[in-house]
Amino acid sequence: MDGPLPTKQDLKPIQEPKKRKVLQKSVVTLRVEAEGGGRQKGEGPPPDQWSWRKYGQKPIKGSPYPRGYYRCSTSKGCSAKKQVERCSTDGSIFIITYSSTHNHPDPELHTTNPTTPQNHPTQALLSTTPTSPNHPVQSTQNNIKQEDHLPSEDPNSQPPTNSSHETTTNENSMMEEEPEKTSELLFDEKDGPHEMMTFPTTSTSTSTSIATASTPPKSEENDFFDELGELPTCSSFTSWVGGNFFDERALLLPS
DNA sequence: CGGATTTGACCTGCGC
DNA sequence: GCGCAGGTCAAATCCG
Repeated sequence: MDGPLPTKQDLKPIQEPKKRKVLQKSVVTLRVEAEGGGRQKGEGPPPDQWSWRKYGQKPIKGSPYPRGYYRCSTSKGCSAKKQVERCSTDGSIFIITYSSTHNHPDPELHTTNPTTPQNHPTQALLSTTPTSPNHPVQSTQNNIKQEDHLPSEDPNSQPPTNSSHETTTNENSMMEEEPEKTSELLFDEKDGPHEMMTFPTTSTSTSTSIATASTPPKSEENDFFDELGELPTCSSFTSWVGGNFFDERALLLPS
């Protein structure tokens, strides 16, 4: 009619002040050795128990791979989102960032029973991955049994090969105010899911104890996670990830 | 036919 | 204050 027609964004109802500054983020790193193992359509991170609908994709500066934006389609009102991007240096490594939380129960947590994930590496992964955004505690603990074996808590059972900083993922010490949760999940279709989750003591103190209980924050780790927490491009992250981290991690796995 | 995916454009936030 | 990059929405297209 008159004046400039309002753009779609203009018409967009004011739902919330899009704060680019994080709210609740869980960073999960998946390593998929089997390229296009046939499970996905050529590429893309392994699916999880949630249904995700892609709503956008953007090329990321410094990364040859674009970043995909997904929304939880499991429930209509669910505002859970996740960003999937591949490591700039290692295309087999997926960096999934979960944001917001699911406002509905886990679709598989109820139906999925003691289905030993060991037979289904992908499935196993699913059960562990999505737990971070909402309640990393329950699901995590349930599936994270491996985490228990993780070196982070058992310096005795873990070979001193790998530096302590990668295992002891503690960013809470420096990010107390940051509601950010960083979970690293190493996914290997051959061996199964390896994961390391870190939760800053915010609201999920319960779950946090899992990883942080016996791992006192160290300045070195802080520094290390300082970079991790930022995850500017994963390049630096990948540097050691693709170099030793994953490699050693796989070796450490109890599988 | 319905749902999901893809692509382009626009807006917001942050850094310089 | 300007520019860059990231993030989201909407329309179109494709697949099941």
